[in-house]
Amino acid sequence: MGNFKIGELAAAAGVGRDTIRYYERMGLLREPARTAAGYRLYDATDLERVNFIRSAQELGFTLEQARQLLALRASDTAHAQAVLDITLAKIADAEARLERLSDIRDMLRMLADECPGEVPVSDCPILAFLTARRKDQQHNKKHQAAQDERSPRAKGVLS
Amino acid sequence: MGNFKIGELAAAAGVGRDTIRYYERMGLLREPARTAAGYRLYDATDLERVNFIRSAQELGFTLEQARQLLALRASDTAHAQAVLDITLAKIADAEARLERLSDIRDMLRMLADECPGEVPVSDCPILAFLTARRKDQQHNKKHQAAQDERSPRAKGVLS
DNA sequence: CTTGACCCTGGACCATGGTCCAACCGGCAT
DNA sequence: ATGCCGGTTGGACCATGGTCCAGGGTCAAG
Repeated sequence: MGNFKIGELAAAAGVGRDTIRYYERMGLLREPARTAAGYRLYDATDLERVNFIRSAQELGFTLEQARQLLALRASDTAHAQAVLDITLAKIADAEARLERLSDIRDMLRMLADECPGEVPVSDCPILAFLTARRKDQQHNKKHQAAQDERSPRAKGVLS
Repeated sequence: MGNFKIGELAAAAGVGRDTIRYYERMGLLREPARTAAGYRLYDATDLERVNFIRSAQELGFTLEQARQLLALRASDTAHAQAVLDITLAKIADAEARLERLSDIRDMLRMLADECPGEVPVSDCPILAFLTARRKDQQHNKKHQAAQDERSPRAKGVLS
């Protein structure tokens, strides 16, 4: 079983050395064996783990969720349902974001369509909109307040 | 012209006092007048500015972009085109995100649909996918490398 | 023997948009 | 005069996912 040093693992996985050490600190990678000189020694299973993490990230999972998925994978009692639950939550999250984002895009598009460009900024409907729009907000605020929507800000799916 | 203190401005705008001071540090609000005791004194135009900023944020603009929009609004030579340009860039950005995000959602949905839940994790197709998928990535990497897509990470539209 | 490439550690720093803190001062009611 | 609310400052801290640095040690080649 070919062991490799951190730089080799990093290169093989297409990440930086620091990223490997970071994953180790975050508990995503086990503490590796060491040479007499203290160099970390990895094997194919470590590479596979890093690849797994990167794949999970590309599907919008956070490192924390990747950690959970790895834990589930390592379990011999867990059901696939647990993985499915995480995935379904991620999908719901993605859908909520998609809706908010496409609402924003629609609004921006409407405003852009109305803006003739060749006028002084004082006639810009986009700025006019931004300047005037405070009733809806109060409205929205009430809604939010009513739901007591706390702000520990959006995590997950796509930066 | 009723002057108000920071807490009153904050309450009127629906933000925290610290947020007001933060906006001032970031150059979004002018340095306000002060009382003899050093208290900040605001007026209706400051409230309007904070409202403008919040509106811009709701449309996905960053604080930096809000700053630019405010500067344009204050200019008497600028064309509405400048505002339109920022808006169009934001739309393009939103559309790119929408596409990436809906691709992810589709992928997750496909995987979720294939996952029967009531099997041991070792038979979970989601984990299998994450475990196996390393050819495509190399492929994607090449694409990215070719475009020299640098990573000063995604800013703008929606957290 | 020296050079260069690699590795180690601990800690600082990046962006974003704030939030919270201590330690202090001002102003009003009781 | 005492409490209490509100204001002031500078700075630390939150999450996220790393990146970079200084100040060393290691190891193979020339």
